[in-house]
Amino acid sequence: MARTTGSHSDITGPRIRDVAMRLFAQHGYAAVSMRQIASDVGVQAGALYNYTPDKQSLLFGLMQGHMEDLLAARAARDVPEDSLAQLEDFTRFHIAFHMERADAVFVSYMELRSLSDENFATIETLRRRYEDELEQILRQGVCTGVFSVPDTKIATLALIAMLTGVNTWYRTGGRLSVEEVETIYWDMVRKAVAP
Amino acid sequence: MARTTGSHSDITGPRIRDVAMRLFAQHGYAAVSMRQIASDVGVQAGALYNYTPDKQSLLFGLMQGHMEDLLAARAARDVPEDSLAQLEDFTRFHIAFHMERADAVFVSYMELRSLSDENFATIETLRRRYEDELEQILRQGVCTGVFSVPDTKIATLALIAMLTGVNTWYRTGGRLSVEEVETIYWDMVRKAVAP
DNA sequence: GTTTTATCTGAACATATGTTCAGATAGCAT
DNA sequence: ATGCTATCTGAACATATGTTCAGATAAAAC
Repeated sequence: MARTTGSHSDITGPRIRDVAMRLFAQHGYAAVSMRQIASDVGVQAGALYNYTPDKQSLLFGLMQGHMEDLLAARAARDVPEDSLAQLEDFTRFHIAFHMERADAVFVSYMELRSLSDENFATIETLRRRYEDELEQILRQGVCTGVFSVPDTKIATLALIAMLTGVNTWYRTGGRLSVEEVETIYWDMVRKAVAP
Repeated sequence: MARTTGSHSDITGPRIRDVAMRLFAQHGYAAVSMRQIASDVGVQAGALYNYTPDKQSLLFGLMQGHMEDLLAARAARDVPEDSLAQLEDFTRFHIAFHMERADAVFVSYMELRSLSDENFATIETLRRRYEDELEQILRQGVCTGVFSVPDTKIATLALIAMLTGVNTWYRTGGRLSVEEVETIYWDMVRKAVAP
């Protein structure tokens, strides 16, 4: 039965996810034990199994949640008319969304190999769906002559790799604001696909 | 004493490195046991310790070797005169070098967090040295007006992220040759830094 | 106040881990 | 042939792992 009133346990689930995401990002899935997660949450290892059937499901749930958040946030935006504005919107969205979720991005990127075959397939489908949004933008722009790229599929992957690369160096509180980073990357993206 | 003649043990060292690199790339450092490595090499776990003092040194040796190979291969090229040719040379070199070393690139990128603090610092220094080569090219090009980027440091990291991203999708035997991939990326790089 | 229910503890289980080391093995020089 | 040396085996050690579960705890429902 679902809890209807506030109690300390109502926050244990989210807390486990937060702690696990941070630890997985920091040390990697295989290097983090259930006891470490439990210890950081402030609980014994056995208690974790009230919230996840096993360690693998914990990782999968984190990655699936992240990808669904990404797709939902993307879908919530209304798309501009012309291709150029669409690409700018995608660029700024991608950077802003990923910058404030460094841990989730890192985990979703690095721990694909730690997923079971079935879970991997599920995550890959979600990732593909996101990539397709960018490729659609590029394809349409190429059609109308606004963009020119040698290969839309490769350009898609190249741009996403470049944009996600922000996470390797950006640290909150650095010399650049999110908007400044967005603008810097948009400048390069715009030119990279220019005719 | 160093071996002077051929014997089966002369190839055990390299074999361990090959196997370890492949397994680390496939499953991650923490997820691979010394017994798995030994088993793939065709030897008992204890025998590995004739070639490495411990697991951490094995990983570090692989990463250090890769970074030194990279810097050596880079240094062996003679640099063209003008900035544009230098950037093209760097782009093609980076792609070609990284494409034929997928496992080493993957490990050197993903397992930084598995290194001890001291080993991490060493690898980071080597990586920085490589990045600086690209940044020098960009800086000089910006000076002479051949390139225009918002920030040479960020542009460096953005381009390297984009180029290294090739490894996430390229598979030998695919529809594109190395030269074709080089050209596709060079087209985007050239435009991304164009004035 | 009593029952019910969700949650947590603490110990246990079977297995896996990195590493060590005495002794076996086999190629080398003499 | 004999001694030497590098290498490998196989067992052992101490510890860590994911997971389970009977029983404690405490809040909610009646």
